[in-house]
Amino acid sequence: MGKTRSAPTLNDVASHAGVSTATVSRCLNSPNQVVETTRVRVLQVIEELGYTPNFAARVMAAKRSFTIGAIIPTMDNAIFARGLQAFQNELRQNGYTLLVSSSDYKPEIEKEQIRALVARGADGLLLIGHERENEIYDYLKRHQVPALVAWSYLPDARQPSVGFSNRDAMFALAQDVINTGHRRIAMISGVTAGNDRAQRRVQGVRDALQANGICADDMRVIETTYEIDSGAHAFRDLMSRTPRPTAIICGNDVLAVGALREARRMDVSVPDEVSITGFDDIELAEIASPALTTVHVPHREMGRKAAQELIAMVNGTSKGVSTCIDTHIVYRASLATPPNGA
Amino acid sequence: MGKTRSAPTLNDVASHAGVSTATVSRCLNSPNQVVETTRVRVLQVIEELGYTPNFAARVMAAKRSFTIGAIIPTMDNAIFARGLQAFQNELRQNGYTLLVSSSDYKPEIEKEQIRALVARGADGLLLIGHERENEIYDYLKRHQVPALVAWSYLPDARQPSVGFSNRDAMFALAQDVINTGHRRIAMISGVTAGNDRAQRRVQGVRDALQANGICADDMRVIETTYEIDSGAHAFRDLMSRTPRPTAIICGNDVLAVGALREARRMDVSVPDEVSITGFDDIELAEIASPALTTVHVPHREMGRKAAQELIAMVNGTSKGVSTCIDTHIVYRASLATPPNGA
DNA sequence: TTGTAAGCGTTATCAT
DNA sequence: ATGATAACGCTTACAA
Repeated sequence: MGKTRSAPTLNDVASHAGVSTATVSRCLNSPNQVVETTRVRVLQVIEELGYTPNFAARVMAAKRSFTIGAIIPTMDNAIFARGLQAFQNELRQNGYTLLVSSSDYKPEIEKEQIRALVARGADGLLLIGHERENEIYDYLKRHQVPALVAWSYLPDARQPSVGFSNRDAMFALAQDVINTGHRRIAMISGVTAGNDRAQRRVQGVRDALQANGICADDMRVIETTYEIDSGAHAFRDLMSRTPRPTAIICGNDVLAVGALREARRMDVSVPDEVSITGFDDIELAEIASPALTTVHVPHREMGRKAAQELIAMVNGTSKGVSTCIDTHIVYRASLATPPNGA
Repeated sequence: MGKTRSAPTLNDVASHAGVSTATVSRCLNSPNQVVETTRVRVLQVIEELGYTPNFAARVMAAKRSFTIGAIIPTMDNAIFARGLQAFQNELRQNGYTLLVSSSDYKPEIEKEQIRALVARGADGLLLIGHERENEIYDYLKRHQVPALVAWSYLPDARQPSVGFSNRDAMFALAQDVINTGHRRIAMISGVTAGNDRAQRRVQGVRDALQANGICADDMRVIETTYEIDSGAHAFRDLMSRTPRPTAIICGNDVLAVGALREARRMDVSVPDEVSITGFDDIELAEIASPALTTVHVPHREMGRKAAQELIAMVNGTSKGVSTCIDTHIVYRASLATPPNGA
């Protein structure tokens, strides 16, 4: 008995309201083109039937989805969370929906996700960092999907970006570390392969050493994944050498917190025996003890501006303008003068 | 000159390969139904043209998208990150793509996101917690989109769930706090309105007090948003009363870490003057100092099992079976016996 | 094994 | 202001 009622379509609404499908469509998309009386009636039927448009059909017909996709390396820590939240808020206010997926820092997965999002009709994409196969950019171009890069600012890259100069930010931090008196500086970096942000952060440190007459080639750099455990492991490794570094600059706060944890376990005092710095200034940085000296990245501002620019690109209002966001250093307890005699 | 080359379609592939669109489609979806020689040729053309199927069209025709949607309350902290990552990994291995969106703990936004995901053809949905308008469940039923609830286990709820008993987990923790000697216990809870997990955690504490002959009505409970700052603020509030509580049970690790931070600022020693506990056991819990005694939730296991169950539901293999995941308590430095004379 | 053709639920172009 | 109707790109009976 009672036949299974399945999702109503535009057609159902049209017949119930005694109008054509075109009229119903107009009620939804350009309400002012339809006279009040019929509009009210149609809207009522829509309500009664609990109708919601089928996006697949809509996308196919309109070639527009009001959906933006973002592919981030990981959701596993807070690095991208805050910026993305701001990005989403701004999109929402402009009638766009954000769909996120994460690549686990793996280029092949990222490629797959990009295709998935484009195939699902994303009007535009937010990508993290510049470095990826040209094939991907060709694909996006062919499909005419604008893409904006964030978390990195490179003025003359192929894609427009809203971000900051990873190299300059790290240079400034390293300069401060040097000014504090450190000479034996080591670094725990994220994996640099395929990650221009990580590469440039290392470069920033190198350049600062060079600029201060310290031989950058001597600097020990350990590359590892952006995880607390990895940071911890790298710290132990670094501290088992002689002479020990007096300061360890970490590629981000997660690594730095891992280093801090290991220091506690090894009973190495921070910052008395060794200074540690981070990058990003996520909540972890303030919570850690000692709290981390780190580079503050205005994530929310970056997210908001990225959304605005990407929307403009999708609208055709902008061809893609790059914006550089300022970062600054936050001084906390983890950085201090090196131990005497170091 | 040179005409603008836009994305190739099935049709383009078909004509270049000298076959019908049906054959091309079969090459992609059921390769064994087409003879090797033609398959190779078709695949080659696909490669040459850089063809990728249009999902909107595919979804419309096949009524299947191999996409799963998840709506989580927030990406702003790591609470949902780990479980979601495991969820996504499992989905990927089974050929599904995960699309995530976040509701910022707002029911209206969540409703909107659910509709967005369903409209985009999601085959199934992962939802956090049970409590939401019935209208939403009706909507999902009407659209025949299976939904699984996670982060909460309620055997006789309308929706199947893969999660844990928030009430029992918190009961056990509260019992431990009491066993440690505490009697003046206060609580910092997340907002309970519309959040069954928060509600049940409070209930767990109440029940434990009752079970030990302590009047639960006297317990001070502050409800606030799940943010570090909120936890800090609530802590200050709680500690400004006389007599002060000797233990503060927090609704999750984020709140507890906020409390810890404020304790440091107020120069209140934890756990000497007051004990603090968390819930979730995210990385923050171990990093905090003192490290948090908290309820460990096996997020990865939950994510993995949720993915398996949801896939089964989408396949029609399962009508939705609920699973209860075991939690356990992790003892760290933030919980100790109450101060003498308390 | 392969081709033909009828949808799938919209939007958009023309008419009216 | 409204109605027909042709796309949109793909899947899938059904035929051959």
